Amino acid sequence: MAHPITRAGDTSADRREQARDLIRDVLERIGDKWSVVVICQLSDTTRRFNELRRMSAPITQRMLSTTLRGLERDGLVTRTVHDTTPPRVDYALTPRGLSLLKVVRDLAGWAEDNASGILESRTAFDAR
Amino acid sequence: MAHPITRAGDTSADRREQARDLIRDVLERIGDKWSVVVICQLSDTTRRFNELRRMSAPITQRMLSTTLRGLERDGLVTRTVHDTTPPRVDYALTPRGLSLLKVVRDLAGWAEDNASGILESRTAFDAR
DNA sequence: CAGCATCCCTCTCGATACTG
DNA sequence: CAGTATCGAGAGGGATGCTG
Repeated sequence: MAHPITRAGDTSADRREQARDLIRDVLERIGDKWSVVVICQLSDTTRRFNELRRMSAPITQRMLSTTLRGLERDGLVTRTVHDTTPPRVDYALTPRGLSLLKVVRDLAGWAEDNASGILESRTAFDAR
Repeated sequence: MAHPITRAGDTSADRREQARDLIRDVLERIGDKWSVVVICQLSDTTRRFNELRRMSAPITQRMLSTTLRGLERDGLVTRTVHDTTPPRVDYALTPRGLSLLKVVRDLAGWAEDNASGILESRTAFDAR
């Protein structure tokens, strides 16, 4: 089945609304303050907690922890605990997280291409 | 110039941090509760205020107004006032808004493709 | 019709301190 | 090293009422 969340009996309006909620759901995941940052730091390799913390500065410990939980919950990153002293925990992107990274990079590309134009528009708008 | 926001003298770390802030900036625009919904409603044609309101239900008047202001400020939609009685205002996507729509559709596609998997991951995670 | 003004509440996020 | 616990400020957003 192509779109398992649609159900028989849905009107087309229902389906449009479901699609909207779906996009919003994903946007809430990557639209928070730190998720995309963390995903990008994991783009090429596995990283440890404090390594991510440094690379994602000025993220706080609490927010990195919270963000990683959320990403893990959605199956976007894996959390691997090595039972050593001192403790060591590795984080890495799952295949799903990697596929999201691609989309995020498109978004980043659009952002770069349009950043100066957007800033100009804002300045012009605020001048009125 | 390909990337006008980078400045001479930036370290590569500076540039990475700028790129991150840039993506976050865009995500704050489309990551709010209604922007993407409104953009999608304008995908094929010009629409009037209350038309958008009905199509984007259950958006409130206040939030539609706020959202449209934000999109207009960033040069993503145009606002055209027709001086008639009763008053009539048309909203439409700009070329920039249209280019964003393409990216948003990719995101929506990813969301659809991964929705069921994400929901499964969440259920499994929460079961622990 | 197309809004703006006001009130209020929730939820995110940051700061700080503490732990196995 | 890799977190958790608690507190508080602030922004986002909903409900309602009013206006040109």
